[in-house]
Amino acid sequence: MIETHLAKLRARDTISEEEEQVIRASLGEVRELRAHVTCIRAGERLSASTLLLDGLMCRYKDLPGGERQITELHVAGDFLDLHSFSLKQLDHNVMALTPCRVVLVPHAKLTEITETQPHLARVYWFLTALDAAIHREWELSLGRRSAIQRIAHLMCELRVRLGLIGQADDDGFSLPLTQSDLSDCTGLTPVHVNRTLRDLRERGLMDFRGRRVTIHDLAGLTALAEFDDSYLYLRREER
Amino acid sequence: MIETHLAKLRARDTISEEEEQVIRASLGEVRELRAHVTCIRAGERLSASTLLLDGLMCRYKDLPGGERQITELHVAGDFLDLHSFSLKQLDHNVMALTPCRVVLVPHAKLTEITETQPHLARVYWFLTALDAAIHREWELSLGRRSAIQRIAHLMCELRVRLGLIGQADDDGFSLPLTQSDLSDCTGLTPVHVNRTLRDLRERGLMDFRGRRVTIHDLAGLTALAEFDDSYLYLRREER
DNA sequence: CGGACAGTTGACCTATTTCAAATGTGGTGG
DNA sequence: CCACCACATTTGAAATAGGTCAACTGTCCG
Repeated sequence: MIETHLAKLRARDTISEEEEQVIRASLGEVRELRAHVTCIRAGERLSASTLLLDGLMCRYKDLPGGERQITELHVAGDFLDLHSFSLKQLDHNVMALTPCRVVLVPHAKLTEITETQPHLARVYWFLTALDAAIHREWELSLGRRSAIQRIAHLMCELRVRLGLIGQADDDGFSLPLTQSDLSDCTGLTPVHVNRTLRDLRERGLMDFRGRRVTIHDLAGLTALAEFDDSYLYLRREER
Repeated sequence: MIETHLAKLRARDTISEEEEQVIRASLGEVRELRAHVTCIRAGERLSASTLLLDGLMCRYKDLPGGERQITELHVAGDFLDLHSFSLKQLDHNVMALTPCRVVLVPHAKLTEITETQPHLARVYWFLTALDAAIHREWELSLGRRSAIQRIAHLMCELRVRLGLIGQADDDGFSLPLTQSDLSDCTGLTPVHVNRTLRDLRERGLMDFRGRRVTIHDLAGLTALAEFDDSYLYLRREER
């Protein structure tokens, strides 16, 4: 059930058998979510964090005028709101983009981990720091990259993150997002996303059609995006 | 020396006398930095985190073409890179914007805190989650707010954060930034920042001159920015 | 077969950028 | 104390990336 989660942790640090058992013991209720359901709302008091088992989800913030910004995408094995353990309530919403399966991890269990499993606590602290690193890279994209670079960069990021859990290879990956979702990730309009995707296709770099990203020229895409995966902290360290 | 830091923690949780002593005992070398010095570079291996005692600093990322995005501003009492404890190296640079004084906190001391002071560890974990919340709000600004809203929003944020440490009131605050720094925060060009500041002045909302922000109409500025401070988590909680 | 979306395209618009030049301003050395 | 230099700020004119509006075309369910 949590193999993708463990794979993600073990890509970054050593997780002992005992720690794996502690993680498994911390899992609570499993829930199924339908696509487009907002399952956590900003300001709600929370007593459990949510781990994504399957599907694609996102964090987003809306402005009073209705403009939406997705602040991060989540793939299987990601915690959607590990930070709700620290924050107790969120400053953003969390939504399923596709049908999803999640499992709850009660904050009480996480408190216990901080009391008795300091190394595992540091690994989970690391996960929240990794989230922040992704946010920073998105700030850079939103603030300083052109439309085509933003989209190319996002695709490069997703290829790596999905690759970690065996859901992407050099040819591409399944991405059940609409162009409008993509516009909310990149701070663009849906119309401009459409034109930019055509541009990427015409340049022979990649194709996003039928909920699938097909990469035709990974090197070219990476170069256009100026993508450097170091912000994803893929090296193993003692945390 | 670390009064601003303690004030910031105590605005969000209860810190016992003992914990305060643990924090004080974790402090290492104090350093003075001149303005415009980059003191931490992306990719460097780090063995201590840095706490800002005095001055204004920032985290920033550069693109190969030279475009810069500042991803967060830091005021006295902020950790500049508490996350380097988890990450071991950073994905961004850290620079002094004014002359600054900082103190190092060795990662070994932080490890010790996670082993022996679980509550304090949770408080520090919270600080990194708060950083991420600020990053998310900046993503929203960069992706979806207009130039004038971005600047107004940033000023509202700074007023609250500086207010927490007694360096701002309703009339304004000292802000020793250039318009060019401001453009790197907001993803705009310096020229447009200049015009937008004039616009804010002409609307009677605020004035940024001579390294000082003077707020003429806080309610109007807040409304224009659609500023809501909940992402700064100012309420006290048991973490 | 129809209805609700998702994607596509064209024409036009505008917020912001770009480029260039002029005008402060604060610090330094003579 | 002044001259000068390096920056920071300000302004104008022209250019453009991306937005807006509106219509048309899939496409997938029910």
